[in-house]
Amino acid sequence: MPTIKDVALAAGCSTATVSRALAAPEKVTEATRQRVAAAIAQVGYSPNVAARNLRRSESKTIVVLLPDIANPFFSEIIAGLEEVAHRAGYQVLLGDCENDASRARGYFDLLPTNQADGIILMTTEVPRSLVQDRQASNNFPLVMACEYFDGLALPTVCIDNRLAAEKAVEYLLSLGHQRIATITGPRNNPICRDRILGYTSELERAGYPAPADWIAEGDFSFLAGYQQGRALLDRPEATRPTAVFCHSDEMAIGLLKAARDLNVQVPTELSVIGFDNIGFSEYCEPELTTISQPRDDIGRSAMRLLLDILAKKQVPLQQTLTTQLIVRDSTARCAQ
Amino acid sequence: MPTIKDVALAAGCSTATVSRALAAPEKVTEATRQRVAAAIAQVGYSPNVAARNLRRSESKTIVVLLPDIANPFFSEIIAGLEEVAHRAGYQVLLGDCENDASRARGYFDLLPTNQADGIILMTTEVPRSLVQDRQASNNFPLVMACEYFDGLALPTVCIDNRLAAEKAVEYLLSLGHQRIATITGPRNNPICRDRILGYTSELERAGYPAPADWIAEGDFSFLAGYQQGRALLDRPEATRPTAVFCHSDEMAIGLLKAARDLNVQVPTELSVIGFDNIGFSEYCEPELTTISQPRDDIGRSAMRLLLDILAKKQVPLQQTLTTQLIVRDSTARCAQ
DNA sequence: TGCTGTAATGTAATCCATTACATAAAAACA
DNA sequence: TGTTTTTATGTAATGGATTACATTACAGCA
Repeated sequence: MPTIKDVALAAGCSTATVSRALAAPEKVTEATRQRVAAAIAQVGYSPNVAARNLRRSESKTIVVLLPDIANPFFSEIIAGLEEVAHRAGYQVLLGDCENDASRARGYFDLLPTNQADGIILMTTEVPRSLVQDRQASNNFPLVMACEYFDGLALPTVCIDNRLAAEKAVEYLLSLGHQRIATITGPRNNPICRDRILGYTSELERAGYPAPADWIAEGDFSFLAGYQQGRALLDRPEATRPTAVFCHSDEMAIGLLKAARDLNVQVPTELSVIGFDNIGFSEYCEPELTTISQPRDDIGRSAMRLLLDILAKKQVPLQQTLTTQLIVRDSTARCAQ
Repeated sequence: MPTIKDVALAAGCSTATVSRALAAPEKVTEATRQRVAAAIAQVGYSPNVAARNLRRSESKTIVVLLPDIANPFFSEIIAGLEEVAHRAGYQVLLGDCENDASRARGYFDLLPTNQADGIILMTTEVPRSLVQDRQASNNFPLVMACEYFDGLALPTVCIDNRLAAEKAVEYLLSLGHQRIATITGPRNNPICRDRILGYTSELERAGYPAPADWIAEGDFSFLAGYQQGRALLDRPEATRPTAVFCHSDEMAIGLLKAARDLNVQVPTELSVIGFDNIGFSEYCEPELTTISQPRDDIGRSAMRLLLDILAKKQVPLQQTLTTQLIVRDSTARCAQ
């Protein structure tokens, strides 16, 4: 591989000039710039990134931490993240922490060692201590996306989860449902708490508060939806919920299966509403009514925010994107 | 950040000794090693990776190129890849090429510039020229997984696609089906050609060759399965296939939807068999019979193979893993 | 004790791009 | 034309770890 020295030789100038021609063209004569450009093409030079990183103490790498790469919900967010990052000359290092604290710590440790320039955090399943002290210094290069920590003021891109849950429940109420249950994500997760809050407040406002055991805790997976679905539906029809609001499409789809197993007709006997609008939600039976999040927008915004922080720009601390209710065939007017 | 100099100072030795204590402990007295270890802990040292990479001309990074991150089929493979890579001290850089040649080229260019040490290639949607000349030199750090190029002898980890297709068709034949169609992936894709070959040869062997238009080309997506499904099913029952073998679960699920739309009962009127055994296949209606690939095994094997190549070990050129037919509810004995 | 061979450690060059500082060249001005 | 500014370029130090080569310490043996 040719180095900057070879280019300098070919262009008849010093390495400093070559470097400047690349990094700060305005500091160099038009003529030299062209000579350098020609020399670069001639010798086939491309800069050694390790050397540059060493000298500049940066890595042009952004770590993206998520709980589970396999979850299709994140795919589109990642696409958005990468698009913005690549355009700005950054690479994206995907980190799956699998709820493993030591793993998360490992990724955070890339920051002080200049192996990564910033972090986008899409899970709260990391030790709070890792981010705890960062909120004060508002140029710590960390952005939260989709999720957030209670009481920590970190730059965040997410939706209004409470409002989204209210929308979902409001829609079910408008269809005449009064017995509305929910299958949630982990209850210690702030966004799930927000959704639960939206769910309960909307039901109370309407005068149909839900019994405590109609708030069933899941973990966003198919299986959780299925299991909690069976528990919710396996009782006499009169005491059964007529509608269920799920915190993920996967769980909603698990619930659909539970309903089939128990011979509960969707949507005639049971309305189901999911969350996320994953690709699959259009292909299940019946097609799933769901709350759509602007996934690629979340990704793009989060990365832009982080790059702005790295560029020492002044940034807004919170960015709230809007959700959309997508009505398909898993919801219908309440029969009773 | 403390550097190796600080450690040397604290341990009362030279930087060379510190470096050796870390990289080649056997070259150093037990006593010094302990002194160095203590010094490292004391000053809180961790090596500067950029400096190391620069000196060693390596990056401890493996690029994984795939056609589409969003495809759940790859998630588990990635998990396997990462597990092995991390254990060996390597990072994984995921590259989505989205059928974009220039993007793929960009990732390949990371190799000569020492930004990446090796590539795992899981798509043939890259310019053949990028790998063309590599086959001769059997220490070019590239491993193919799942896919391969016709006529290029590159280290490869994959399944026997022809055999898998034969298994699927054989199973359908054993259920009494004689009119068996297929929805394929891109026909210029070697693994799809293998599957088509398995499909046609097995049908011919049995004496029920399929008409040309029963080999419907798709692209692995839900939508393709749906559209080709409608085309296949939208004809009088007597001239319709009674079974369809799909090259992906997503397409099979798209097909299930087409069948519902056209009022074709699965499995009584139509048997459907998918490929890949994605998580979703257990939650659709009916649950999908499918061919399962050992996904995490593929990932792990591919990464091990690549690391062996990097370690200049002698490696086998081909590694073939076995598939499994998973019978669920989308297939049944032929009614006629 | 003195010599030889091996093991342990140190010195300094190296990887390559960047940039502070120095110098030379050109432009601006009197 | 001579002096001052400005602009362009060069020189050399720098970032931090690794490692070839040089040196020292020590064990083994006669």
